[in-house]
Amino acid sequence: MMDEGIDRVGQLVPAMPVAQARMCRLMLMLGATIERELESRLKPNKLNHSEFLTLMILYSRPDGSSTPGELCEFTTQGATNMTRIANALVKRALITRGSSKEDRRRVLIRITPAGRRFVQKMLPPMFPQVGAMFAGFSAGDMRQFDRLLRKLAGNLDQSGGQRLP
Amino acid sequence: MMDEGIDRVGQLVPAMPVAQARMCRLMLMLGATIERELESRLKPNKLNHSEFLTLMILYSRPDGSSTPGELCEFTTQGATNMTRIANALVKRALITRGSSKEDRRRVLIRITPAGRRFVQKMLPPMFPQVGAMFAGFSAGDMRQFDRLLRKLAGNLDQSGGQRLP
DNA sequence: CTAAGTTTATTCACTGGTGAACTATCATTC
DNA sequence: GAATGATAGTTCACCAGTGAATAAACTTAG
Repeated sequence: MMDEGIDRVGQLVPAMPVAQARMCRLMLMLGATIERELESRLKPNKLNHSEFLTLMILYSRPDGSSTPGELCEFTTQGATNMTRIANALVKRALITRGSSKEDRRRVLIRITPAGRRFVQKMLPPMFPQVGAMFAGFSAGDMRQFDRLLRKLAGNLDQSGGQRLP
Repeated sequence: MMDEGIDRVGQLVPAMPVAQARMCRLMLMLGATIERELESRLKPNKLNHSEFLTLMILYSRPDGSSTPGELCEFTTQGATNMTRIANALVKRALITRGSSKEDRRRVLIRITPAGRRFVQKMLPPMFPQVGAMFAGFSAGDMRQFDRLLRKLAGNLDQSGGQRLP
C-alpha cells in the first residue's frame, strides 16, 4: 500500500530513485515500529526510550559511571534533555549525581545498586519479543542483514558528516 | 562503541539474545539517523516529517484527495496530530479542507495546484542524497536488503498485532 | 421515529525533545 | 595574574506528538 504510492510518485517525477526511496521509507517505518514496540514495553516500568538507553549505558560501564556530556554523545541527545533525564532517574534513585573533584564543571553520574537491580529485573521479559522479531532469519540472513545495515550506516556517516562551518 | 556496550550487558545477563539485540539497536539508530537527515532537508521548506508524508500521500493519489482518518492510518499518526498538520498545510494553501456531501462527519482534504508545484520543486534536490545512502549496494544487495526488511516487518506485524481486548 | 451506540474530527492538558541564552569553571596568553 | 576564550551544565521558551474528553453526524434496533 506504501509501494503503490511511491511508484505513482515515481511516475510523476521520473528522475526519482524509486528503489532507494522505497528502502528509505521502509527503514523509517521499521525504525518507528520498533521504537513504538520498545516504548510500549518500557511504559510499565515508567521509562521512556532515552531514559532506558541512558540507564543501559551506565549499566554497561564497568565502573557504572559517566558524565552528562558523554551520555549526550552516546545517546545522541541534546544536553538539555540529558538534564531532564538525569533529574528523572535521580528522583527514582536509579542513579546519583555528584560533582567531579578534578574538574568542578563536570557532573559525575553513577548507577546505583538499586539501578542495577532494576535493569536486571526489567530486561529478561523483553527477550522473547526481541527474539521473535528475527524469527525465520537464518544465520546467513543475520550476517547479511548486519553487513547491509552497517554499510548503510557507513554511507550515512559520510554524507551526514558534512558538518564543519 | 555500541557493540561493546551490548556485549558487556550480554555478559552480565547471559540469557540475552545478543545478536538480535544488536540488530534491534542498529535499526533504531539508523531509523533515527535517516529521520534526522530527512528533517534537516525538510527544514528549509518549513515542513516536518509528518507534514511531508501527509502531503506526499495526497500527491500520490490520482484525485489528490483523502480524509483525516485515512491519512492517520497511512502516516500512523494520531487524529489529534492530523488536525494540527492539516491546519498547518491549509494555512500555507498547500491543501484545502472541505466537508463531504455524503457523510457530513467526514472532512475532505485535497492537495491544491500550488501544493503539487511545491512538491515537484521540493523533491528533486533530495534525490542525490537518497542515492548516496545506498552507494556501493549491488543489485543483489538491494534485493537482499528489501527481502530482509520486509521479513522483519512481517514479524513485527505478527507480534505487535496482538491488539484485541 | 427515537434512543442507544458508533464513527469522525476537534479541543485541551500534558509529555518529550530542541535551540538560545545564561552560569560557572577551566585553559590560555599577554 | 587579569583578560579572553573555551567547555559543561542548567534554565527558559517553544515545537511536535499523545490520550482523554467532547461534539457532531451517521447507524441500528426497538
